[in-house]
Amino acid sequence: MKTTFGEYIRYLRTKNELTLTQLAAKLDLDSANLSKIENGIRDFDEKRLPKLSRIFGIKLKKVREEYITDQIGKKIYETNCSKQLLRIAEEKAEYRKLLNRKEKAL
Amino acid sequence: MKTTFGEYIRYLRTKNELTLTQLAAKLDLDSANLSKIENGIRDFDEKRLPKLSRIFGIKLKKVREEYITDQIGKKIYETNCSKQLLRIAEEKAEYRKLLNRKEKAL
DNA sequence: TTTGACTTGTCAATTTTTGACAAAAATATT
DNA sequence: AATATTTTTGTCAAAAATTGACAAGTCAAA
Repeated sequence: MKTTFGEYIRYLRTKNELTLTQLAAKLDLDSANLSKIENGIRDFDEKRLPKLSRIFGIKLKKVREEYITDQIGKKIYETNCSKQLLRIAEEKAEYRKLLNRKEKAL
Repeated sequence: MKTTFGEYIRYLRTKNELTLTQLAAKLDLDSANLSKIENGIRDFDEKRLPKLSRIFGIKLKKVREEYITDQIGKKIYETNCSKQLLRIAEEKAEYRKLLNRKEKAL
């Protein structure tokens, strides 16, 4: 899905006919803050992904994928990173992996 | 260049035959912290990009590109985001742009 | 072994993010 | 329309993360 993570949560919540207050309670969160999260004003705390996963019966892996694609998408958006530069960023990520392997090889 | 931003700074610094202390002074920074930045232990503060640009006579745009590709590359690396997921992240960035346009249209 | 360059550890200060509450606004119910 | 419920917004202190600064360390060259 190409929506924000906030919209994703809202989708799950309404599909399951929960109010903000109800879901917020399950997530151990204030409903006001959940509202902000759904509206993209605040970030969802990564620590709560497992809870979200359990509440809606969605594999953690899937939820985490929604999350990290949102995070990176947000960063791309915020930095106004072109597709061209994104390729370079990708290469730099590869480079970091390489570095990491070298470090471990010590 | 597909290096980390820290390595980029180190490259510029050594090419210009500056010591950590010298460059740190120009950047209004402690040499110990600059060392950490070059070694990837700490982040370079975005606020200092203009200074960096001036010191080495490199266009701010170019320096900023080095910076954001590093930032995003780092995020891709840290989240272990596959190329496949990165495509989705890209789409989500596009989606955010769309949202933004809609908001402005109000 | 002294000097200069760099690295590492620590901690307080600053900045950013978060949680919580109150109150307003919007929506639904009667 | 009046009331109840849900959602949104604003604010602020608490918590967390980042940064700046200093001290002490290593390392290499002279």
